[in-house]
Amino acid sequence: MNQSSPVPDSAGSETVAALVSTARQLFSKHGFDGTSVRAITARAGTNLGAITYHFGSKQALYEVVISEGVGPSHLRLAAAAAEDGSPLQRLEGVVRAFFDFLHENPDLPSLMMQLLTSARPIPPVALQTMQANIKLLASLIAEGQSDGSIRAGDPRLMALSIGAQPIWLTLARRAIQEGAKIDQEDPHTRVRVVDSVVDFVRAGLEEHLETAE
Amino acid sequence: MNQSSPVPDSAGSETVAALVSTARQLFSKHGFDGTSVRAITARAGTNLGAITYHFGSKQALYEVVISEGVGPSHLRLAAAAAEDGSPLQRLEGVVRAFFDFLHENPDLPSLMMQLLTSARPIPPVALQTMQANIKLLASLIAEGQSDGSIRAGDPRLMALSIGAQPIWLTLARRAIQEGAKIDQEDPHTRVRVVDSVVDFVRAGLEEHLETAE
DNA sequence: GGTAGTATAATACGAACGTATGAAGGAGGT
DNA sequence: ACCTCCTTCATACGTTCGTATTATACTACC
Repeated sequence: MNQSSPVPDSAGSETVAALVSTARQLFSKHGFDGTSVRAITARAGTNLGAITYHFGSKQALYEVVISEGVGPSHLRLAAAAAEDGSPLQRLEGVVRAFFDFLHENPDLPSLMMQLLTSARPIPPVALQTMQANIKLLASLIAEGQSDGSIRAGDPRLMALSIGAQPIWLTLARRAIQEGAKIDQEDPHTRVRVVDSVVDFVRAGLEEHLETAE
Repeated sequence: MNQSSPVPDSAGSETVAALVSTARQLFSKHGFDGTSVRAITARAGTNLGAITYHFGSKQALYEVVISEGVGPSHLRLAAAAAEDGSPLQRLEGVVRAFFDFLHENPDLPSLMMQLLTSARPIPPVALQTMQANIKLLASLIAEGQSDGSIRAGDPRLMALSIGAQPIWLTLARRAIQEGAKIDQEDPHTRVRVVDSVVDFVRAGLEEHLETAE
């Protein structure tokens, strides 16, 4: 009768890792409701009961997938922001780091979207990470504004404009590939896409001092 | 045994309209799998069998929701692009029209996202609309490039950078509101957000002729 | 070697799902 | 009045869902 949550299970057996990894893929592709416990356990090569045993419920597994997936992004962005260089250069680095991170974790954008669009409350860890990433961009922008290299404007809104681009381009990559024949699986194309976004961001932020009006 | 599809049902009874409208809301909030036929019919005030009768299946209703929702966006954007003005001015108009359209159809971004992220093939109508919208932006950009008002760069990629912003800001509005305290439900704030994006887009595209290097 | 404690396995259960079926209503034409 | 067609209704069917239950294997320690 009681679950007594067999174990919080952050330290991982092999089964636990397989379940989380498989669940991330399937949740990403088919959503929470579209993914059955049977599909996860079968694909992970475990017994049907494994999710209940290790996590307590499907919902609890979902939350583990979310926190393990979304959290690390901030570390990457913060590392890029801490490099040497002007604010604009560091912003460029953050954008590239964001692209790289999303490219290495292709299931993430879809998971994030499902969180954002679902009617359910957004898990605190996801919200905090997002908030931290916006704050990171905004503070770099503010720094550039105070030294005169970045044009005026609300730094948080500018940060949202910037963040939108890696997210959208990664998320919609399949449709973009089919609809606009831009295939980001091809490394060469990917570089072009990232460079284009970096150029756009740089141009969108830069202060242009008119020597004479 | 045979469905024989009772009727293609584009001309609408009241029941049909209620089903489509309710389905749009629920699919948007909870996804295809997260929305039951019983939930739709109950909320629409119809009988459980109404979806099967009028559409043939839940999947067929979903496709009607998609095509009726996604299609009209292009009309709005094309109308904005056809106004008088410089390419940059018309681009600004398109961005504003896109924001307006998404604001008037708040269920759409979520539906689009589900399409883009799901593993299932993207319905042709959605793909075509997206393609047409990118092409619209890209041709305005190309026009501005040839008259020297817009800086160099791949117009399609620049179009994606632009389109990303209204989509993302609308889609993530709940998270942005909770995480960044920017509430787009407030009309005044919404104007600030749209203006900020328009500024960013303008700055990101504009060619700055340096009189002296 | 027996005994705990932990992990896996097979199966069972009740609920909810999408859809099918057949009966009942209701308006229009003859 | 009657028949016809369209729509609504109540209910049934078979499937699949998440989770519970119980039994079996494996490991460590006395």
